[in-house]
Amino acid sequence: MREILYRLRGQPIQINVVESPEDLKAFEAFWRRHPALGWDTETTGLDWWHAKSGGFRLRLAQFGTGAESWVVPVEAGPQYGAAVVQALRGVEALVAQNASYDLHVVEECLGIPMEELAPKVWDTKLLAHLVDPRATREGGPGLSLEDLVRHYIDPVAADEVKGSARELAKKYKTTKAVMWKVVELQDPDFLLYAGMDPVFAYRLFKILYPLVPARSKASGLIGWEHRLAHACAQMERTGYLLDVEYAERCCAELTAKQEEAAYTALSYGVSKVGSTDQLVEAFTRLGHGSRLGKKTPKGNTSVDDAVLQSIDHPLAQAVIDAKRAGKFRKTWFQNALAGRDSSDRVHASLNSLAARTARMTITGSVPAQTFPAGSGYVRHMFLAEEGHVSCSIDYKTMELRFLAALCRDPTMLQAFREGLDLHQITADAAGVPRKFGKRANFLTVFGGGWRALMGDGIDEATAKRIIGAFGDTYPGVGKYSKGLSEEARKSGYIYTATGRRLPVDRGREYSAQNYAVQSGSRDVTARAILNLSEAGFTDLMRLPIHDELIFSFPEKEAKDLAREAAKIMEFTFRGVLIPTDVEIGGRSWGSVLELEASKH
DNA sequence: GACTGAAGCACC
DNA sequence: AAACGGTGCTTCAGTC
Repeated sequence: MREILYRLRGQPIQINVVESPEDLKAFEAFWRRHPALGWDTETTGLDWWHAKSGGFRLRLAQFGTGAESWVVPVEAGPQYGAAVVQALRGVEALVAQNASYDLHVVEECLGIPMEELAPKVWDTKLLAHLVDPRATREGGPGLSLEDLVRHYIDPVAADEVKGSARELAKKYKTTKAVMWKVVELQDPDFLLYAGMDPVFAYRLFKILYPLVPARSKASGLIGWEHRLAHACAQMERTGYLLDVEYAERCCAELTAKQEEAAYTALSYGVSKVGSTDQLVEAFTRLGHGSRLGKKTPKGNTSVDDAVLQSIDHPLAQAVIDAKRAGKFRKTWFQNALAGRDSSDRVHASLNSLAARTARMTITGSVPAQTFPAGSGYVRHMFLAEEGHVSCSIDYKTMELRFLAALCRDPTMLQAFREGLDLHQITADAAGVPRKFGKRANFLTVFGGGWRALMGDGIDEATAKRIIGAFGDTYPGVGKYSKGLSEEARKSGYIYTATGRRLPVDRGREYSAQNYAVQSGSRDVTARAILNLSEAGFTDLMRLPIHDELIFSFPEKEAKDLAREAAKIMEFTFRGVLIPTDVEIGGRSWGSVLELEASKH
């Protein structure tokens, strides 16, 4: 057994590295001494779905308290993996940073079902979000282990940990991504890096748990978010079946389109269609400089889609085409193809508790929240199971209904209760077309004013009139927003309906209303996922997209299952019904959209 | 090569 | 008085 010593803020941390089967006795004695342990794994990458095909391996498993940790070289032989399994099963509670990932790893590599460990796992990332959800760029602590260590434990240790990965990559003369695969199991720098992680997780738990707001604890948010994270991990595990042939065909089409457009652009002297500098130079040279008046937020000349659309020149169209084809190919089709497992399934990375408002995010090879919604072009590559059909169930105007429930404005409440057309009510009050009323309604959810309403047929006077009419028609909204902003100004926080504490920036108190609505709506979707999970829908759910859930249902039972799921999702919040809308398509997710489009 | 900021574009 | 909220990914250009 090897011992490595690290000093954390002057305190000695002992890292014990298991080197032979004899050392496992001491390891077992260690974990049996502690009811709760920090826990982490080191792997060859992040693609746990490649474990079965051998493309992904578990290398180390680490367990620790605040002062001592044990590193077990799982890769060195089956007896080590067995010892880790025994420890994972035997320990009463496990603390990990982003535990869902490690649960995937041990399920795939050691055969312990996620369901078995999830109930006793505590995730420091979830706790950190409940304490302060802000990213570092927003002036918050951040949510990564490195950021949390920097903010809550020790900035020196955070830098050393981050630096060690970089140093290791340098030492092995490779990139960071490759280093995890090739670093030697006995490498002392690697062992130090690995050994400290469970210590950090353990310490973070002790620090963060008391910092979770009392109201959040009283609402049961801690357990709730853990159960949700687990349900989302189950969706990750299921993955989404890919129509590889279709995706490859689209890739080829788009490549041809992109190359043709890029060639046209090159003939006008533009070698990089994404280079604003080159485009400004080219359009000035071609006599279209007068169209380049728009500025970016930083004051540079803007050459975005709107500007390009306004320029009547083949170069403008070529740039639009090349950029569009490139984005579709690279971001949607190629990413999905590159991320698929040996069964042609892609596994999204579902971050159940992510944004400042607690909204979920979907990252990785399936950034589904940003798939083009206008047509089924991209979504066609995702298939329901053999013999299944795709189904989408979404909430109808959830955010506006949630706002109505929160602010108690009588006109709004009545409109939703009686099924009246809220957008028309707003439009009539201002004497404008319905679409302007609709824009004003949604803008209000965002906390926008007349300035933001301008454009696309609305001039300044009309914008002011609509906002004025909105205020007169729904006085409860302004009153509610004002009260919430006041709370935010005084305390720096608001509390949502589920007892979640959200920080509100100084000088941006107007955003408090949006936070309350957006966050509350997220919790409605989250609640649906949990209830569906309990009702047996776990394997049928594919993805959550904010106010929508995507399913794969057996074709014969699709109607009944959809009806049942829609009923489970439906929610009445403070007397306001948030109803659901069911769309059943064919085999592909995209077909749901086509069906919807053909109805209108 | 890693990293970052800015811009642009895909969404709810 | 007015105040547009929340994301992820790619490319470009520059720095370290």
